[in-house]
Amino acid sequence: MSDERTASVALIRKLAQLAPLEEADRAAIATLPYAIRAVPPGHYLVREGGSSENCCLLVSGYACRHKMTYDGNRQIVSFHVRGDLVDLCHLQLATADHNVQTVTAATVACVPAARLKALARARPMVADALWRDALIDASRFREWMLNVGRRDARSRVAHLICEFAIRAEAAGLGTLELFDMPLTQEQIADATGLTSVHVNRMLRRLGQAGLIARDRQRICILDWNRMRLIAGFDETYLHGSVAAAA
Amino acid sequence: MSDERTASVALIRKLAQLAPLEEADRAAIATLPYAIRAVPPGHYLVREGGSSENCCLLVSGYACRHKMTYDGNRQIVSFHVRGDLVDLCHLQLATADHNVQTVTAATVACVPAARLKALARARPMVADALWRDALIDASRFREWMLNVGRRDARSRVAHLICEFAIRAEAAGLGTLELFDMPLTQEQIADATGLTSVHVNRMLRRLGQAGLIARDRQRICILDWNRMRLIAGFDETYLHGSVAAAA
DNA sequence: CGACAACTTGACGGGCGTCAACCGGAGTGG
DNA sequence: CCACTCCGGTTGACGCCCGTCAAGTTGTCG
Repeated sequence: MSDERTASVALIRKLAQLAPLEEADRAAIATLPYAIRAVPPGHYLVREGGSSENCCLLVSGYACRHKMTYDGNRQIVSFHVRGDLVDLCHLQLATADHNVQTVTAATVACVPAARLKALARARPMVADALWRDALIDASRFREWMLNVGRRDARSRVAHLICEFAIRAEAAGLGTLELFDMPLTQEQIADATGLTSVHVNRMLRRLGQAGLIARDRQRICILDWNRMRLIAGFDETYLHGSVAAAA
Repeated sequence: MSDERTASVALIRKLAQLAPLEEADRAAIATLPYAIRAVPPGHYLVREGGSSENCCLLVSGYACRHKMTYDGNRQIVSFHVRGDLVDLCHLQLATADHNVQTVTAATVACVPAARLKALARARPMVADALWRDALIDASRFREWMLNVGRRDARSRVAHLICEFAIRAEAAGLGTLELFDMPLTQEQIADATGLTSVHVNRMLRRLGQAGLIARDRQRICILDWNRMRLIAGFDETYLHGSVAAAA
């Protein structure tokens, strides 16, 4: 039951970042039923072509969304951290067009999609928050497309690291300078449209240039200014302070 | 005023494809105020960093969304045809993170975002339709990311052509076999993460292989089966018949 | 008929993929 | 406690796909 508490709190925290919630909104969210599940790394939360009656809130751990070509090439289209709602598309679309898979061990809170949808209908601010979350996701996709389509390998890797820094900090998982990035180099490759070998070369170059330091999967950004420049990074696309604007 | 009529009809038609509308929904949509504008090719409808109090419905013509890197490289992230709602993000996000620009001469119907948002709040089915539209956009972004990140040049170009065929047909602009694709090769390049020179090579190869025929910017797909195969094309991601499923 | 944009084609080079070998740490079984 | 395995990281050699550059052609609009 303390589990129940923390998951409710996490969802309220998430949505409150996206839209100004009234007390009644918070109360309504707190009444949402859900089931907590612990899942191992590599576990599929959503499968392409499948459907789901649940929406998952990532309570701890890391996950990714990806798609595959017929010949088995994989493109990761986003990463998710603690607090992210991982399959909001199920609220409106019947079949999934992508996979969601845990990257590390994780715990998720599964909310019945119908209940969440009913809540959105009853509480306009909740609807706004959910809608915004989907739009911010889309904004990230667009930025990633720019990254994969129009930047060279070094910039792509640097850009991914910058995004991880911002999101880790926002999720209370670290600071802008020091945070975990629990990805294999192959996963970084799949997210940037490169190969793991080349990702390795780029990480080494970023390290040698004094931009970052690495210890296992802990990243330290040593020079944010130069990282920003090299990555072409501008966090506007993350729409970090949306609630304030509205 | 016949303009007014057609634009209302277009919007109702669009939203009815996305969610089952009641008669009251249609009536409410018909009362939305808007302004019709004719714009030349290359005209910016939305600018990155800017904001807008309007949502545009593309009544005729073609448009694209794109982002640019600091050093001036452009990535087109989507194309839009007649009937598309072009900047729904403005309903929920204050500043635009991308540009929207016409590709051909076009006419747009501008609806005040506040009115559309109020309508969404009053009519749940309209809200569903708009939300779905945004989610389908996001799905297209994901597929494009797979295209740009993980397919070779020939497949990328073939994939874009396949998508254009499906969308042209859905918009009543042609058939699956014969349709307009009024893009310069540079625009195709910007959409696929290639250069115009290489796009040209790929178009030639597709033509020589008997897959497509071109006359100016009119495309004829001669062999859908092989095109599907080469492109790795599967239109599920377009969520073509969403209203039926819900 | 001149100007300009877009398309076309070839030559060349480089960034990144591919292949392959080796290393190092974590888990496992004896 | 050690051998074994396996996964991921690291590094080098080599080659290809696609970018770059440049010249020429076509089509369109004035």
